[in-house]
Amino acid sequence: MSKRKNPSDNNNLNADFCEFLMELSDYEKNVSRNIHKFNAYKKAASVLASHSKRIQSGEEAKKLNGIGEKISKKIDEFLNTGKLKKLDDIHNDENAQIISLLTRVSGIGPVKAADLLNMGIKSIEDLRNNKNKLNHHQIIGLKYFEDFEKMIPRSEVRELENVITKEIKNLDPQFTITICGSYRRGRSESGDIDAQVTHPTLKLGDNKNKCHEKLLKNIIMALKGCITDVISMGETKFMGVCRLSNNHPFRRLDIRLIPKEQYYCAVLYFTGSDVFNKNMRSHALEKSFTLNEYSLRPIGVTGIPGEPVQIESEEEIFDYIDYPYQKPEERNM
DNA sequence: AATAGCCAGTT
DNA sequence: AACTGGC
Repeated sequence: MSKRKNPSDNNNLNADFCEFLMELSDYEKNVSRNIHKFNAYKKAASVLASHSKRIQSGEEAKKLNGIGEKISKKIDEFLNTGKLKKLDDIHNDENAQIISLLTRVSGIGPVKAADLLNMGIKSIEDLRNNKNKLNHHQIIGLKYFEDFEKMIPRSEVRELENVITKEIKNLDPQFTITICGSYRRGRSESGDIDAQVTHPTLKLGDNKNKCHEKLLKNIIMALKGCITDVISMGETKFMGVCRLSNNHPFRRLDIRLIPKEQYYCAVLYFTGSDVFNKNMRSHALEKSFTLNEYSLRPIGVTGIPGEPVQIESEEEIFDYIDYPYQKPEERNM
């Protein structure tokens, strides 16, 4: 997933509240480094975004799950004054603004940003003059700072999908490739490209003989026409940069090699959305199953998960837990 | 009390 | 090997 904020829902009646809550959420993550406040603001924004009525008061908002006393008061302040003192203070805090800027570079998180600020680095230009203070990932993030903030039109993801699929199939037609993320959910634009790849011979136990250590490397080699940089490269996961043509921006590309028996759980998981996954996982629990990116396992009376259920398609996962099948386009929540 | 595991880099 | 930072 990318660093970019989720695009705001176009029929969100509470979009103005969501906007300030998301801004507070970013501040808590990047500047205060309080992950729990970050999650709390995000949850509040998300419940307001999916609320079908315009909220008229803090009191009304408080009835929603995830909105308590503090956020309720902020909604009242915003309704009464059109702004938030806390947010104004943040906007006037030069250091907070610098940290927020630096964390927009891929590879720079809250800790590194504070560290850089301590060393007197206050702008993207300062970063460009101090590349020696950055690791490989951060240098790539800086190099493509502007491009990585651009959304990718669906048509471009589709073209990249065609190129990637063609080159990998050319290596071996038995490969299966699925571009997941928001693209698979039918969105008109995406933040990055998230490809899952499997092969009939790619079995779980094979990790030992390391036969697929080379497999991912071969795939990356086959894609050298569009891959321009490697951020990281392990046995199962590639993170890097690709470009469709000289006329296109550079795009973030992740490729995962998944064993066959985990493929559909992985495709389901990486298609999201986050909220959909959470809902589906909790439904699975009600049906005494535990679901993650690797497997679906029944939970016995002892409470201990059993052996993974054998899965041959995404639909089967829904069937097993008696959850109505939802097409990827219906999972945008 | 609050999603989780992979990868890179450091100690 | 354990830990940190980022995704």
